Amino acid sequence: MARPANPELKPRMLEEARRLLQRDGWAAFSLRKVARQVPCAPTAVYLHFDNKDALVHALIDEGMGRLFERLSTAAASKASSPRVRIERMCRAYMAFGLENREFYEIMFSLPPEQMERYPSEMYKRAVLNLGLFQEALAEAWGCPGSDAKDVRLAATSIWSCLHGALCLMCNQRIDFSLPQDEVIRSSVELALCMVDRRPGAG
Amino acid sequence: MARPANPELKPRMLEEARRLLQRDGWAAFSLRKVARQVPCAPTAVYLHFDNKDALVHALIDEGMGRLFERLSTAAASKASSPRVRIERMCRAYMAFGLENREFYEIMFSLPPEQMERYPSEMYKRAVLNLGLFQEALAEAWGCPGSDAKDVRLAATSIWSCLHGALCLMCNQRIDFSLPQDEVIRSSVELALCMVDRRPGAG
Amino acid sequence: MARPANPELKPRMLEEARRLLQRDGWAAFSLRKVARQVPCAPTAVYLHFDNKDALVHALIDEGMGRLFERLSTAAASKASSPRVRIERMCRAYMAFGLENREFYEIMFSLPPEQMERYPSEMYKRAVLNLGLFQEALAEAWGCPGSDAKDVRLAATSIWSCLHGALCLMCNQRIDFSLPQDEVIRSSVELALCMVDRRPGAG
Amino acid sequence: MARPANPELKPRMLEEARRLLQRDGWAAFSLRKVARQVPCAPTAVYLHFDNKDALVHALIDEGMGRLFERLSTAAASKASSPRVRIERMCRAYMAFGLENREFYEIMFSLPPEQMERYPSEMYKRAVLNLGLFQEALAEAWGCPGSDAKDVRLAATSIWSCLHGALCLMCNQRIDFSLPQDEVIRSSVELALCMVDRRPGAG
DNA sequence: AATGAATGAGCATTCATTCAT
DNA sequence: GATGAATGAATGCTCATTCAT
Repeated sequence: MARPANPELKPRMLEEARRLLQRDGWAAFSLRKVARQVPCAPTAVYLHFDNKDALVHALIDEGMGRLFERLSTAAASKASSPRVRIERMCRAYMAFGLENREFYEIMFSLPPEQMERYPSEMYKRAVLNLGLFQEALAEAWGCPGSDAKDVRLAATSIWSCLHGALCLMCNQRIDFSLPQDEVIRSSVELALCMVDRRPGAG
Repeated sequence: MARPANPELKPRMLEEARRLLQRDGWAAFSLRKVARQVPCAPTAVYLHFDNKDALVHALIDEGMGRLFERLSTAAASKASSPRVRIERMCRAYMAFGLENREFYEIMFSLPPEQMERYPSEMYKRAVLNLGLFQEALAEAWGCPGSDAKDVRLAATSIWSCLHGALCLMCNQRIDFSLPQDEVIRSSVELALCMVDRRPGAG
Repeated sequence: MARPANPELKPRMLEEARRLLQRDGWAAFSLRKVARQVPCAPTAVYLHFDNKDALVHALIDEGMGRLFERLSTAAASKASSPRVRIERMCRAYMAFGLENREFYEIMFSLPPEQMERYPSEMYKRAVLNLGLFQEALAEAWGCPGSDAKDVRLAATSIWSCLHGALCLMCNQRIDFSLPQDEVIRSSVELALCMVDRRPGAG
Repeated sequence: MARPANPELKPRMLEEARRLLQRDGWAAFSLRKVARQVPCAPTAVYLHFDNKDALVHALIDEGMGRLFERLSTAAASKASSPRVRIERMCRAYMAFGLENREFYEIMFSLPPEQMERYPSEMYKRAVLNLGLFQEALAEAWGCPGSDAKDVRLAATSIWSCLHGALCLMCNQRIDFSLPQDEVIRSSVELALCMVDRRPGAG
């Protein structure tokens, strides 16, 4: 009676889960809605994922991969100064966040409780994104290693700066009289100040 | 009068609501959990708050008030340059966020649907906080009005920069090898770059 | 500390209860809504009525009284034949039902469960309404006593006929293409057939 | 297939729903009470019915089907005058109502809000019952079409007359000293007056 | 691999009622 | 006479998960 496994089911689940998250947000997200969209039985999800958390983690992992593509494309732009490349990365980061507002929130704002169970191999992949900033920053600063503490610290601050703007925009905390593209430009410019501040030069 | 109200009940509700919101996020927040923690009957909450929204809004409003105290104290430090005062405000903001994580996340990360119903008189109080940054910035820049667009834009970017760092710290997204106080210092320094960038000077 | 009793409270409660029942129907009826309309504390209702049932019973009793007024006015029209008076009573009954649709339902269609506790002295008053039909019918038939079984039976059938039409109209079970006044006329005419059928003449 | 469905569950739900609706009325009806009576988990109801409405609608539809069987059997009695057939239909109607009180009240006394959501295909089936009266009446009157307005009106009044008696009996509003079968006979006789009143002859 | 049935916990909110004042 | 606080039960409905097939 063995029915051949439908090879498209798992990707379909991820796809619909992302769509639902993006459309309705985390609070309205449920496995049953995913199954209804796929469509398949709600129980079928458990054949491919251990539970709701596992599905979400897979989704975040996928998102981190997509973000990595965007950032590495920006980082790879040949024949340009590190500063310009970092600027492109910043803009790519902001664009990613705004194109995937709700989903972006899940990637970076899910409560710690839910992330404690995030698998470590996925964590490693997630950290690659910050790594891209570190590498570019090390190059801009002429540092030998991108893993030096001050490089990591600066990259983290750049990230914070971008992330904060995204959060406030996504959560509609920014005065509507300020055009979105100016907010983006302003935050990216601020982030770039980090590039210009040589460590130890302060 | 009637049966004497348990004077501890209302503050207890606010307290537990804060705790739960911070720990599990808005999506997992429920009045029944609050009641279970207080502890009291689920219906007792409705004796002190009109509904779920009202409870959360009260929480946000309280947080905004506390933040305002901190920021205005920092802003009032006599005999110091505007830049120094802004730095103190930034540090006060970060300190507030870290000392009041429960408040902080609720204040600035609740989903927009939740905020649409936020009472306008509370909204006015909330906006005062950003206003403090705008005033100091206008003074630093020698601008006449603190409500000019570029001042508001710059204040927003400072806010974003600080907010992003707080979010990532609260959500435990920052590598544990980076000491918290260095992350704070780095982000505050980055935010202060905004003070040094005279408008129109770019 | 004795506050003088507010003498208007009890009638106010009945008044608002009737209004609410009439407006929103039995399913949406609650003591708290009554109290909110009065306005008074929800608990104040219990000072005037034993409980929800008692309030409703008082309300029904009041309704029965109003109906009695309408019917006895119609029954009293001088210098007309008993048949004409019965016709007027039928029309008055229908008018009362249609003017108080939701309330009429409560008077005559509350589930038996709720009526088991209906006080017997109220029951006696309620039966007076049917008695008016019996008297007129006995007169029309030239019977000596209005309490003869066949008179009671015929009055009950008249009542049934009117009541059935009212129920179907109130519950919107009648095809909308049939004008309400024609349905009324037709049912009243049918009810009057009972007047023309001498008992034992069949 | 999956875990074998308990084949008794769905009919049990309908059965208990019927019982509860008849006993306590629509206002007190709840899915949880049904589940408690079945007994099963409250959520199990949703495996068999979309929601509360759907359960009740299924009940009404079933009742309408049963009524149709009874009425069409009575209407089909060969070699008898239309009047006699109508009399049989009236008696069948009354018998149905008294034997199936649970169904009857649900079918014809549910509040309009409930019926607005009644599916149109079910509505068509429901209307067939009145249609049977119309057809017989048209034949008795020698009318060509059973859908003429006066035929529909008369059928409606017959229906009202029977319905009213049933309602009052079901809700125990009729004096216990009147034997049920006499009440029935009296109301049926009254209803039949409609047959004898040729339209336009009045 | 995939399903339908079933459950138990959970949700926001309303209600009738009681109690002490 | 009248009140505010408090409760326990209830509502329709959704959800994550399990189980047997």
